[in-house]
Amino acid sequence: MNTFTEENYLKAIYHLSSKTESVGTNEIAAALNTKAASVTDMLKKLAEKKLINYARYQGVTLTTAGEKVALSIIRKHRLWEYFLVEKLNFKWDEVHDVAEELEHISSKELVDRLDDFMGNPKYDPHGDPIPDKQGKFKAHELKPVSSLEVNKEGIISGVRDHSAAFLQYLEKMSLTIGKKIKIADINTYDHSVIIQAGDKRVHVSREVANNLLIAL
Amino acid sequence: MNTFTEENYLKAIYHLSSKTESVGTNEIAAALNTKAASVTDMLKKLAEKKLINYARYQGVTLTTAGEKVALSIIRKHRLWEYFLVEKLNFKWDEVHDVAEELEHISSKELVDRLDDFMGNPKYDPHGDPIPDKQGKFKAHELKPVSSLEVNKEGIISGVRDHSAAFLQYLEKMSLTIGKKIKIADINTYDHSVIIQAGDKRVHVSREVANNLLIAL
DNA sequence: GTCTATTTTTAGACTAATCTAAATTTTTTA
DNA sequence: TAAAAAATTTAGATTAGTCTAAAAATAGAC
Repeated sequence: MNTFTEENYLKAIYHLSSKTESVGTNEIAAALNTKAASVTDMLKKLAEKKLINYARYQGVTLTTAGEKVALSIIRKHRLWEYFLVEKLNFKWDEVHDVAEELEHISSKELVDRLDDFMGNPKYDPHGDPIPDKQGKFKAHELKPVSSLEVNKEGIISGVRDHSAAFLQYLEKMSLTIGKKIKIADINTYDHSVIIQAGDKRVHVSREVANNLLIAL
Repeated sequence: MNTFTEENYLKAIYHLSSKTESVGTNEIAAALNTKAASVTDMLKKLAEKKLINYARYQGVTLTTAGEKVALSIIRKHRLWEYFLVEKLNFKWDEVHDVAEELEHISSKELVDRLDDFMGNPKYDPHGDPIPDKQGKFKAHELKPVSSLEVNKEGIISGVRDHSAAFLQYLEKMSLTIGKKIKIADINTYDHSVIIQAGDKRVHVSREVANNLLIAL
């Protein structure tokens, strides 16, 4: 098995990999709130274990084995988040830190039973897809509100910013996962957007529009 | 907060304390599968943190603060065991190791919500009492089957041996928590006991009778 | 295409938890 | 109550993960 710390590195590399091809040492250090020197040490260890492809100064990618581990951590994280919100009535902005701990519980039996207990959910409370036992998942095609034209309709299905502050703001504005919305107007000067959500109209900044994801 | 390891030491000391007054270094080492020298080091650290009363060569007792920590770990352990059995359909002999990991999840909010979600159970799947938020609990008065006379009746309410092997044996014999039983006969030669459980008669050894606890 | 800035790695040190082996204290026993 | 046995502690090392500071490699600018 892998240590808690190794798992966090693999998860971080996985998340950073979706953006660029090969991931740099500094990038990982920033993501994990640690120093580049510490990252280099850990990369050597992970490479030794064949969990990453690593060559000095060249950045890293996950091996198939490493990706498998990362996906199993992400699966656990998202299933626990779902549990916390759906069964224990946590708010969607309160679950991240607890799930960061729970994701390292090793029992495979536990996570699979938890999955069944909740009816095998496909998406977590923030709209992120939950990998299945095999690590497979389908991310739905999402677009930021900021990329839509006036009169487009769609369903709020994800967020780009997972911070508690952003989630609380959305909650307050009733812009939550599953809500059907329509782009009522776009301010051409500051790119702010007026969203029609049910019978309410909400005016959000360009930044918010950028971080709110819609399924068309 | 305390480390994972510190918590395990406090829990072990708590469990060992119920037997004798002051707990010895070797006793703790045996319970935690470690060496006496390691225990001494940790005892110094815990004493520094005022979680135990410790004087060289004199053994240890928990301080009020230490006992509070130990009880919170035990509360979490037993609540998670209850969850695993009642909600995720684990068998009572399968939950210990998973609960050993889950008990170290730190969120107080999580454990209190879990407690409410399950309806604030008072006993775990092995009959052990679950401390409440304040660490209070009521252990019911239990006697081993081996201490009862012929014709005594009672309800199976706990076990002294928590090993998977013993629990599986009881399961097979249908001697599970909550079952009403009667002492049908006692073999005076080997002190084995014949137990009437519903319409079945089960013949158990002295050792089993010693580890099976009854509420009268 | 060299030089500077940035990124990354190495070197050496630190902390937490552990170990073995040796020394010390307590307990037992005779 | 003194010697032997048992329990406990100290000393010194080890491993995982981290750090700072310095060295090395790569990338970018001109």
